[in-house]
Amino acid sequence: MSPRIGLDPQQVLQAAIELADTHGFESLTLALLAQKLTIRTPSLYNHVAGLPELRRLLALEGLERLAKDLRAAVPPEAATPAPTACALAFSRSYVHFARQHPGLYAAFQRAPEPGDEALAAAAQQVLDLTLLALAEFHLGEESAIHAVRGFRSLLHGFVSLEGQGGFGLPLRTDQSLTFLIETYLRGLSQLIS
Amino acid sequence: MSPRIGLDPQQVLQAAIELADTHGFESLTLALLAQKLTIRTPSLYNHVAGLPELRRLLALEGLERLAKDLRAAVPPEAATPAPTACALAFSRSYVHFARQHPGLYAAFQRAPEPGDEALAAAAQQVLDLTLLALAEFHLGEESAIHAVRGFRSLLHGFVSLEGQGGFGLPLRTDQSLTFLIETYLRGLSQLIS
DNA sequence: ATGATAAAACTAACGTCATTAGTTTTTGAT
DNA sequence: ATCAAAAACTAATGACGTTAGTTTTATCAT
Repeated sequence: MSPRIGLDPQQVLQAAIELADTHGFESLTLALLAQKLTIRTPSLYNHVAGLPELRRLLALEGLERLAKDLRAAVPPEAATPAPTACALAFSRSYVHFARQHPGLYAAFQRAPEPGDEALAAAAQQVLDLTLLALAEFHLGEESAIHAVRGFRSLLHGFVSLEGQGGFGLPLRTDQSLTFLIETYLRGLSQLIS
Repeated sequence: MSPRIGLDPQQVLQAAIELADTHGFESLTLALLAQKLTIRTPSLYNHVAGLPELRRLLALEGLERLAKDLRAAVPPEAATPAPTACALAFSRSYVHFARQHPGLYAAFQRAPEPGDEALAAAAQQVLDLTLLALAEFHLGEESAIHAVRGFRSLLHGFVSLEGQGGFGLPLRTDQSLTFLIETYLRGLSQLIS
């Protein structure tokens, strides 16, 4: 029933993650992955359905791991001193993940195939956590949607620009991040909803 | 001195832009471009040094066109009623460009080769205009850097998420954009520098 | 122990792409 | 008319993803 258990899915995924994080997501190729696993490229098809599927698995894993990190950063019921504390912890965790796993982060920055429920659910998880991170602002339903969209935009934009070296010298980017978040949250606080 | 003037550089670039904008930047291939120009792929090398160079030309053209649009949106010396008016006009122009030219926009979202002065200059142009858009807030030198980084982050993030369908239903994304910009600018106004 | 089974490796082959080398065609200036 | 050079072409190579078909080998039932 189980002859020749050579590679388990975790090994394959882990190797792919390492390659994506070091060489960049777009440089992850089946040939490279096979080489790292010391097998021939076609043998990979015993473990993964192809390059698109491998990328999808990376996206899924990335979203799961990010969600896990964010959950740890945003305790479900903790009473935080200021409404901004939760959002700030969330932001730091988000950015930290993207810096630590640039390949994994890049993996889920693409439109999922329509009908991919697992991927959609994983993305929804992150979305829910983002909503939670802004809960203490007690926004209305409509405002909350806009606020979350904005919050995601600014976090992703920061991470994206920083990752491509778009800020020139990497000097004080952490201060820039704090400035950005605090400015946005200050604006949120002033909102007369 | 000038035998066989078949294709001029503008035609090649224009065709590449159309392909990138319709099929996506990453789907732009030399084979596809050659097909559109009804020549064979190797003949393209008479006009462009290769795929990386073609992409670089797209990035350059994209930055130039964006800068032109932004310049039109942000009149150099106009006295605007509120400090936010200028930044808002800038934002709308920026987002409009990205929506109209997704391929061209994607072209300059990558780290330029070190030492590419022309590309760096084009990027600097856009950066200067962004700085100008926030000038009316009269920020200090340090704050201005952070403010511009934040502004770019949020604009790019919004455009990026919207482009990949990251907002779910494309409902009221314009309202979300306005909300985002106004929230950030409100936060900027409250800054005690 | 042994042999059947099925997973997982392999080789061979194909199509697509970028790229290079070398050849032919065309056109404008002489 | 001719000549030079630009711009097209064909042919070929190497990387990649993918499929088909074959061989190996670990495990399970006997």
